[in-house]
Amino acid sequence: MDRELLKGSTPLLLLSLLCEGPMYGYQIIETVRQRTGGSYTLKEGALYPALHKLEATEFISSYWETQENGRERRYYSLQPAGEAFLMAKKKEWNQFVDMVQAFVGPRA
Amino acid sequence: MDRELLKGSTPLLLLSLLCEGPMYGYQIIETVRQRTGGSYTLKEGALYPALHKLEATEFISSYWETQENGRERRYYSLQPAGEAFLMAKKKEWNQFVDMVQAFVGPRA
DNA sequence: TTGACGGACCTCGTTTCGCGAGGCATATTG
DNA sequence: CAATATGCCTCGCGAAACGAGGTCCGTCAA
Repeated sequence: MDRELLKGSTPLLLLSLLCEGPMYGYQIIETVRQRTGGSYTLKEGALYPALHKLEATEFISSYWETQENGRERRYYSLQPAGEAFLMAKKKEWNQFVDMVQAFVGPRA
Repeated sequence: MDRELLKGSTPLLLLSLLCEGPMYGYQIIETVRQRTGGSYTLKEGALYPALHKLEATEFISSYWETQENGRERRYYSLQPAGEAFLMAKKKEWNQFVDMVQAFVGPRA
């Protein structure tokens, strides 16, 4: 997958995932990798900064949870403001796809 | 249109346009603006560097043409290598859209 | 018991890209 | 004559992803 195309899609992806329920970082990476059949591995250097930014703007919130074995995980969950933002992002995404499609032509 | 989403889509757009025939910079900008109903104005600071890069890699080539009024235009045209590259890019684009769609969900 | 592996979090420097703002030059039009 | 449109370009900036690094801890095999 071309790295350049990915730019800007990360927040949309994260928000969409968290819309299904709270998740923690490592889990997000694994989920993305599995759902794409391994063709896209979200990098930590992209994930964590994006997550933190989303939290700073209060689109998501986080909480630590201790597992039975004593280890900790940081879960992120979608906030109401984030849900609204996700809607807007989705609309933007569709417009973007339409736009490019208008030049590239419809899918073969 | 979110500037971040656009990142990486420019070469695909340019190659697709040039696939229809040779064009010059200003014309490309106008064409994009018109075809998107004004919602996307390709900026010069994005266009020219992208064009030059595409030329440096020999995916496109350029030639100057003098108009009747004496003014010059620099036309860019798709090269065979560029055509092949465009095919690959299109495929990549479709995969990318599928990938995001898999998380965002199908279009409403 | 020790060491390797995997889970889990993170940061930092580099690269790449689009943007905004500027520059330059020559028609055309009011 | 001046403003606008045409037409090319570059440069500094900000934002984002990448790659590589770091840390800590549990588990499991040697």
